[in-house]
Order: sequence, then structure tokens, then C-alpha cells
Amino acid sequence: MAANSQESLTSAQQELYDWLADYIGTHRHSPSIRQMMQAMGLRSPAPVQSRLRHLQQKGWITWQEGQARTLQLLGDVAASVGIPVLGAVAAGGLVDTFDDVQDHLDLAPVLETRGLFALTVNGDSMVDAHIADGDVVLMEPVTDPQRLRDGTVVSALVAGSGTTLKHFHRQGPTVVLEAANPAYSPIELPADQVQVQGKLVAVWRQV
Amino acid sequence: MAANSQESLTSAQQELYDWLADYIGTHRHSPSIRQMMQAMGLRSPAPVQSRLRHLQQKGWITWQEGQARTLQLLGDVAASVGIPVLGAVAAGGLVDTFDDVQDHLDLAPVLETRGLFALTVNGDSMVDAHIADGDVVLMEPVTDPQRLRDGTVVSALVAGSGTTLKHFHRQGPTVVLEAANPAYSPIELPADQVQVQGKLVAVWRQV
DNA sequence: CATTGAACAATACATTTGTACCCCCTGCCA
DNA sequence: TGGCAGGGGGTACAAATGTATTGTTCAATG
Repeated sequence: MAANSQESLTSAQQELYDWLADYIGTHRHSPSIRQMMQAMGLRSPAPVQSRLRHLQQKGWITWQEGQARTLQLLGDVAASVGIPVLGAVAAGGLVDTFDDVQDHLDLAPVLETRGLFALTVNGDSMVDAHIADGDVVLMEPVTDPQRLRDGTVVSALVAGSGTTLKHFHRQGPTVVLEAANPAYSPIELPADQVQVQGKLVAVWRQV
Repeated sequence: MAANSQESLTSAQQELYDWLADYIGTHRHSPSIRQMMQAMGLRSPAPVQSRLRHLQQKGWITWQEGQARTLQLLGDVAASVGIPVLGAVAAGGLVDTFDDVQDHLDLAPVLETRGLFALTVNGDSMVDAHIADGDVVLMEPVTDPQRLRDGTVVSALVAGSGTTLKHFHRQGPTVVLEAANPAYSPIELPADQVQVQGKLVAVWRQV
């Protein structure tokens, strides 16, 4: 299915692997060997053991010996939350055709960062920063606003008002929250009335 | 750690839950009760059973009864590749403060769709659709271009030229690829010279 | 034709593992 | 003062589970 760098599989092995990917994707945990046996329509665990051994030798799966249901898929979409990046696409002129996988988009490092939170964007004040209404922004909690780079996109809690997503600027004792849309004027406030909650890490838009 | 909408926990329960989140995040599978026992510094499985029962009753975890290592955290970052969506953020005016988790951003359904591929965006012809240079677009392979909704964003291979990301329109026997940027003119081509590779599923931008 | 490797059946066995009891202790509250 | 819930220790047991062993069949291969 997905292009993998591992050794090729026999059809029986591929069948098991595909089922495993599906099962783990659905159930979020590994099946037991006897479950695999049933799913493959077999009446003995030995063939499954054999397939698993081959899958392991060929670098497709791994598990903790002796421990139940610890099987993991290696280098697969479901396991690493990765998606093959096939190449660049022109959003302007036309660029070359792509053939091979050039890279893997691995969201895991971001998504596994503990403490991240997400916000649904409401409004259009950040459209010039390509953040549209309805987008989900992933934020990393900010503990020390002093260290923020000027212009960073942050979610800030303004005393008595609410939370807003803006570019963050410091101007002496005051803080300026600037929209990325000329229709909105910058908001200038005393620093102690603005509590920066998080800074932008990523934008996710599902079509 | 993260604010959860479930019932509150005692410190012992919280301790176990935090350790579970950490373990599952690292190992990608559930520990056994006796492993939890050791990690908690206990010498008997009973206290762990008790804590697990409470965590389940309060809606923090679940598992398949009788099956080994099938424990799952409910609504947790590490386990579901989800991130708590704390609320809406104004990118315009100011909206209410958020306190509780309102939803969970779960990328898994998209990322686990088999066959998806990703492309790095190169250029600015789609900026009006909030797709910027350097963004990664997740595409779903298109097998039947006939069924595409008019205006869908697609990656298309133009005969002899290359691949481009555009809005897709059909006009009788010809296909129009339209940029989302007035600086670029629509490209009109005979349908047989355009091969639609995929349609836009999501946009990912990492800051 | 003989050999080899994958696949499958059937069975056996030692652990791992979930779960159920039993007991005790402590803090809290009516 | 008694009751109760949470936390912990200890033990037992059946079921789930990984793994090994012994054959058989079949297709590919030299």
C-alpha cells in the first residue's frame, strides 16, 4: 500500500500486516496472536507466529518478547503518524513531476509534545498570516513572555476581555497585540493586563 | 496535567494516570497491572486494580475486560494523537476566556486514512485560500475526477509540464485550473492533458 | 527428482496477566 | 463512636497469551 523501505513481503505476510495496521488503527492496541489467527481464518497459531517472525526479520514490526499485545508496526502511517511527502507542488508555475517519496511528514514530534493545547480560530483578523476562520491552531504554553521573539503569534488573555490570537510586540512597558489584517487596529495595553497563554506552533486546517 | 472535563482525581489516582500517559506515550502500548504496581512502588496488584476501577468510573480510562494490555486513556494527547481544544480564540474581537476542554482535536482519523500523501507547497498562487509557501498539504488520491465537486483544490499533473495545486473546474471538454491569487491567470486545458492526482484533505503548517 | 522455504494443523507448556478474595490501616464525617 | 471510602498488603486462580515442537502440504528451484 504505502511505499515502504523495508524488504518486500509475501502475500500472506502482507495480508497479516495490512490487517494489523487496520486493527491497531481502530483499536489503538495490538491484537493477540490468537486474534490474528482467527482474523486470518486459521486454526492454529503456528502460521501466525511464522508470519510474525518474517515480518520482524524484514523490519516491518517489532514487539516485546514474552509480553502480551506489545506488537508495533515500524515506519508505518498508523504507527508513526507519518505521511509520505511525495514532493513539492507548484502553487504558481509548474514544477517537476514527483515519483518517489522524498520525505516523511511526521507530525508525531509536535503532537507528542506534552502540554500543547489547541484553539479553534474564530474570525478573520489573522488572514494575512494565512490563519483562517475555523482553523485549529496548536499552541505551546508560554511560561516566560519576556523571551518571546517580537512578532510571534500568541494567544493572549486580555484582562476583563477575553482571549485573542495576535502578533505579539513589546514596546517598553506596554504590549501591542497586532492583527494580521489591515481592517483591525493594533491593541496597545499595559503589560500587566495581558497574559500570554501560548505561542503558535502549528496550524491545522481540515477541508 | 491537562485540564480534563472528567471528574477530579485523588492524588494517588492522578499519579497513576500521569504515569500511564507517560508510559503509553513512550512505549505505544499499555503496561500490565503488575508493571503499574512496580512503577507505583507497590507490592501488590490490588491497589492498582482499585485505582484503575476509580479511573474508569470517573471516565478517564477504559479497557477490554479480560484482555491483556488493552488499556486506553480517554481523551489524552499521547494515546489518541489528540490535543485538547480549549476553546475558541478570537482573531478579531475578543471572546470569552476558556477554562475547560471543549473538544479534542483528533488528527488520527485523517492521518490513518490509508493512501494519503502529502505535498510541500511551493509558491504563492494559493494564498487567497490561506495556503502559503512552505505549507504541507495532505492529499487524498483521486480515482475518478468526474465526481470532483467544482472548485475543489486538487493537485494536478499537466501533460509535459508538472504538478500544480489549483482550484479545479470543468467547463465542458476542458478543464480550468484556477489559482487563488489574482496575480495568476486560470489555466485552461483539454481534459485529457490534465491528470488529477489528489484532492485537498488538510493543510499543515508548522511554525 | 530432491531440496528448500513458506504456509498450515494440532498440541503442549510455561508465563503472563486480569481478577477476585481476604485482611489491615488511616482519615473523615455524621 | 461507628461507618465508610480510599489506600495498601498478601494470596490464589482461571484465563489469556507467547512460544516451542512435530508433522504435512505445496510451490518454486536447481
